[in-house]
Amino acid sequence: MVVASEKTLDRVFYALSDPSRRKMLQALAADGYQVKDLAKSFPFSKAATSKHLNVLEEAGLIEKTRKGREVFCSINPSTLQHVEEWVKFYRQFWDQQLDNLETFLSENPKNSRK
Amino acid sequence: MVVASEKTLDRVFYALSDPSRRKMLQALAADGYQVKDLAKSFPFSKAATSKHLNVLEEAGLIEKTRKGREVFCSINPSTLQHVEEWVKFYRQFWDQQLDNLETFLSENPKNSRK
DNA sequence: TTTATTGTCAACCAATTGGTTTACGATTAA
DNA sequence: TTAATCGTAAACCAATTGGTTGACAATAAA
Repeated sequence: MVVASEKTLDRVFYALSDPSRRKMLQALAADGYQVKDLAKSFPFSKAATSKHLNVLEEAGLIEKTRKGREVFCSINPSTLQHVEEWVKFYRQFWDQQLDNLETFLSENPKNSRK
Repeated sequence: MVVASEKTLDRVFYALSDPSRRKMLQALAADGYQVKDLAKSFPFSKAATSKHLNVLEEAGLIEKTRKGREVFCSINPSTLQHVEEWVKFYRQFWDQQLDNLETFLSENPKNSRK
């Protein structure tokens, strides 16, 4: 498993915790990929849009390329893959812990408490 | 796919964006499962620990059970499964988009731009 | 050349976050 | 009964967040 650093996890989870930023990611996958296009689609200013895109960029979720005065954004799916692996690992781990507990309890039905 | 609501995604991603809270989840899977045990393991006060656990609880990542004056915490893996599915869905979707783009470009090598 | 567009930066503001300390109710132990 | 423990609530504080507006540099269009 490719391990994402703690700082990366901090940034990625934080970036994903905002519904506007999640929508931006979805929009980027579809068509509009310039800052101006995104700014038109959201109910806040150009500057605010730019800030949100910075958060996504610092989390490694998107990449920006400047062409003249325009900035093109594109998704970077590999970062999301790190997150997927982190979540999957712990979800499975915790499922296993619960299974172990249940097995233990069913094998020790009269287990005295304390 | 079980769709998590936007609010749930907000809360879960936000809860996971803090390294202390992620460590708490890991600790809960292992052994200590009372607020007092967790409070001993972290470099901040009981009250702060309690607040962090509230964030995890509101995100649906843990559940609390009161027994007398003690509060027992346990992991709720199903919430993490919603997140796993969300991440997996978009990661695959974006991968696909990129594949389509590459295919298009390789099939239109002399594609004039604008 | 002049004008319009694109994006970012800086300064600002209100709301939220993450921590503290203190006090407290409820429960358990002496 | 009295004293200690467990967890939460309230009040507070500094730092961060998410938005605004206005100015600006760089570029593209007229």
